[in-house]
Amino acid sequence: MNASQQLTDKQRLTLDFIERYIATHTVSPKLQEIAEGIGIRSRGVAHRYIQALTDTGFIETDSGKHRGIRLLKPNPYRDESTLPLLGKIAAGKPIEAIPGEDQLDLRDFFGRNNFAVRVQGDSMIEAGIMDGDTVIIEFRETANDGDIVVALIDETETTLKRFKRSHRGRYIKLIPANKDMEEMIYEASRVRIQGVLIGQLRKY
Amino acid sequence: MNASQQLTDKQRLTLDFIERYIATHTVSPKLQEIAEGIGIRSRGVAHRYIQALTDTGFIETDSGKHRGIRLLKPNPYRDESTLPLLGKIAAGKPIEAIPGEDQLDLRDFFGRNNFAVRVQGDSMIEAGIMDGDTVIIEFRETANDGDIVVALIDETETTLKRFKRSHRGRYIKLIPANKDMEEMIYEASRVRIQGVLIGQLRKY
DNA sequence: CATTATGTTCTCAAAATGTTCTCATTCTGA
DNA sequence: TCAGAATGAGAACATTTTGAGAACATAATG
Repeated sequence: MNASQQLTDKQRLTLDFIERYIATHTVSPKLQEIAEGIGIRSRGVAHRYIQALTDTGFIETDSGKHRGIRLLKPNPYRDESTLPLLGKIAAGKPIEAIPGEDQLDLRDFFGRNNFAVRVQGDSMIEAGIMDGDTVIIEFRETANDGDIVVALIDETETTLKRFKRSHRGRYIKLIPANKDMEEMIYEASRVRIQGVLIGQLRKY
Repeated sequence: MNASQQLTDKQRLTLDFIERYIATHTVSPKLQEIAEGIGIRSRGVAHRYIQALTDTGFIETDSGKHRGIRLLKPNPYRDESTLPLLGKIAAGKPIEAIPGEDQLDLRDFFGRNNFAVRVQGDSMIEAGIMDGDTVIIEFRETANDGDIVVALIDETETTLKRFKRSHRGRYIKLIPANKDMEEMIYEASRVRIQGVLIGQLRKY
């Protein structure tokens, strides 16, 4: 009734389903499909949710017409820091989420001690890190063997390499992931760890 | 009772939980969830804390309604959608930002028509997409030659490949980025585009 | 036009959630 | 030590939310 009302759980689920359906099919779903999509059997109940979403101004309908739902405003309940994480995307059917893990949470990338670095060069290409990628680094001064680190050499040059101690820790190896390049070895005192790789992203 | 009263430990815990929950879910938690969140079993006890927080003016509730809690006092606002984007990280010195682009904004990844898919297999490895990576897909039904797409073949099988039209659009090539695998060619009617790759991320 | 599918409205319940209580137990400061 | 505060469990009840399905009206279809 009241346009300022909050949506109930099922009403939000319904809105979410309709948005996804329209995104994948370009037309709106029918009541039967909505019912199945949100896990119930009754068209009447599905219609009740449509009515609620209409009353709250999220959608409007061509009354009586088949597939007559239109979205009116963006869904404010969509969590801006997570994305649906999908397993299979089959036709028509509601999208199949990965069991036990249906939301991807990107806040892992946004911790207070994290920063991003744009990667230059191909030295880590065999680790799947390509020129132009952005890597997420956690500020740290120590690393474990095998970590990929941002290392500062001789207080001047910064590089992204795999980290490994050598000679009981007196030396440090910085190992590229590119068979055309050679690993480098430095006295431990010349190398300073700036941070450790915790994530990577790429934008197309 | 008294609005100037200090909060007890559990009341503070409850308030923290509610703030975090709302930040994560956009809607308020129900009593059962609050109880579990602060480590107790009784909804009644959880409600007692809600009552105390209401009396002290931190929250208000839509009496009776499910998920009817609203925060009243401002909670520290954190912008979690950007990260500092750094060029060089030199010792001691304040970190050197990339000129003209000093914040990485991940909101591109969170559009309402985007979703995430966990990648299985090595078919796109030469494009830097490895087994276990997560790719961000924008819902779309059309693609341009060269796009990497999620394609549904024969309404059953879903795959991530590079898209290319062939024979004036009567056929569609799906091209892996792996020299050990061969490209596949289908009649256009057998292939349905589910979305186009717009980003990729990996967590270490 | 006849038939089927779909949208709409309705009633009857069941399940989930919020609210209020009582009864204990633990903690804290005078 | 003792009284009061804080905490926890859970029963009992009221209200909200959810679900099924019948009945009817209208739209879509051939």
